[in-house]
Amino acid sequence: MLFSKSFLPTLREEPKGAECVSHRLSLKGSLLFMVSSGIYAYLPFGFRVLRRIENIIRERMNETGAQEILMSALQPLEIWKKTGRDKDLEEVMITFKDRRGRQLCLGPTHEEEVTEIVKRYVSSYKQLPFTLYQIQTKFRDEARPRYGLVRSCEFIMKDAYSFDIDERGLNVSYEVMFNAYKKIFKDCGLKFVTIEADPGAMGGNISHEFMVPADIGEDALYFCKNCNLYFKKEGKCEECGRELKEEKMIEVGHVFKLGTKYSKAQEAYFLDKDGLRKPIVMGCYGIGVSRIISAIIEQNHDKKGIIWPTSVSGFDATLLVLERDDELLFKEAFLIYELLINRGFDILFDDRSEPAGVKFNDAYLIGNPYIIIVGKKYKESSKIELEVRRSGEKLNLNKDELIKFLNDNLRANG
RNA sequence: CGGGGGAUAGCGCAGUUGGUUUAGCGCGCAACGUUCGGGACGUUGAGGCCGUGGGUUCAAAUCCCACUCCCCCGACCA
Repeated sequence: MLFSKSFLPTLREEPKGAECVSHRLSLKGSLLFMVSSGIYAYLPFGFRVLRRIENIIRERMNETGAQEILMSALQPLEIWKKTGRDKDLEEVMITFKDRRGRQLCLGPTHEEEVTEIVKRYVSSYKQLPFTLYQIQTKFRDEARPRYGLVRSCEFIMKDAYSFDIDERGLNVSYEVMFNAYKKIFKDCGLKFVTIEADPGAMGGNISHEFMVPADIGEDALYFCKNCNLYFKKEGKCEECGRELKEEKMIEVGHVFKLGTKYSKAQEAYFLDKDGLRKPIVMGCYGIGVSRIISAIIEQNHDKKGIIWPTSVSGFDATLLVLERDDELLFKEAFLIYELLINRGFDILFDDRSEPAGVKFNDAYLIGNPYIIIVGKKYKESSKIELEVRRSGEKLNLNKDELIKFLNDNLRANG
């Protein structure tokens, strides 16, 4: 993509009211536009990153055999009354009446709706087990939105729901999801820890959280250096009795063994082998997709800007052409751009007529993993410079070497 | 939902004891010239209902009242 033709309006000055690194960089790097407090629009660059994260999730979900669906964001309040969660979630649920007086809400989550769907079609153990998932916008009237995408009123979530005949089946489904989650967060380039947690208003008796260590985290875990273990509560290490150190965490995923809370309340029953009527045993599995963007930036940045992991970056590389009146050099750079595009690389070509400093600073800010420089050195020796954003390492390569380098480094750890 | 701060050009800000204000500055934007591998420089120019509504006054960005929105600290957070 050509920078000059892109809607990539990076800011030169620090955005006002951005309280943490990820929020500041996502506004400055033009990933996001703040529509209102806690409400954001994704601009092209941010949307590219979002799509890549979504696709990582899709791929890993599909691998498990889970099937993608898309439920409605608008939900009748009626189904929430069946489980009593219209009261439990009253504070955060955005509700209103339509012209006929029908009570609706903007879905803050989808356990009730998915249960309504499944109970209509499932009547036999032969139809179980299966898992459904979706990637969708959720709405919550947050008391205090903050930190950009970390806590917003409208956000994108991946939610999956498993349906089994018994606890044993649920344990298997849960395990499968748990492992897929570990792969997903690893693929996204996140350092994370998992911990058993309180299911809270979700119900059920077992849940695990996936936590990303970050200074701005709204949750905290307590770490024992000696045993290399995390605990949910302050106090002494349960293994060795030593003092624990608090570490702030962002919750990016939460999986729950729901059991039969929803299936009983909403009457989602099936007949088992012996003809007995039993409630479907459910699990649910959430990932804060948009929140992952913030978490990645919190863990991957320096003074100059974002440093995207290769798996989620908006582009594979930013290509800079310097020496801006040299038309011949520009043509050479364009040929290199086309060469890379034809080899399947996603390149942002900074073809703007801007001073070198502007181009370098923008390239560092938006943080694509490689910066490819065509300038004076190319004229002198036909060598293309490649700078690794993360390490600052610089290489001088000819075209073939450049392609080999990108192949080796971008294709290997996808 | 409590406590505190704020809203002036696209962005970041100054100005506020009422009157030299025709409301400025920096960045960005447009034009020209000089620069040209590290957010360059000069000249010229465009761009404002001073958050909204009501008051007070000869006179309001400036004082008073109400409202809206934003930010911070706390409570809350499947």
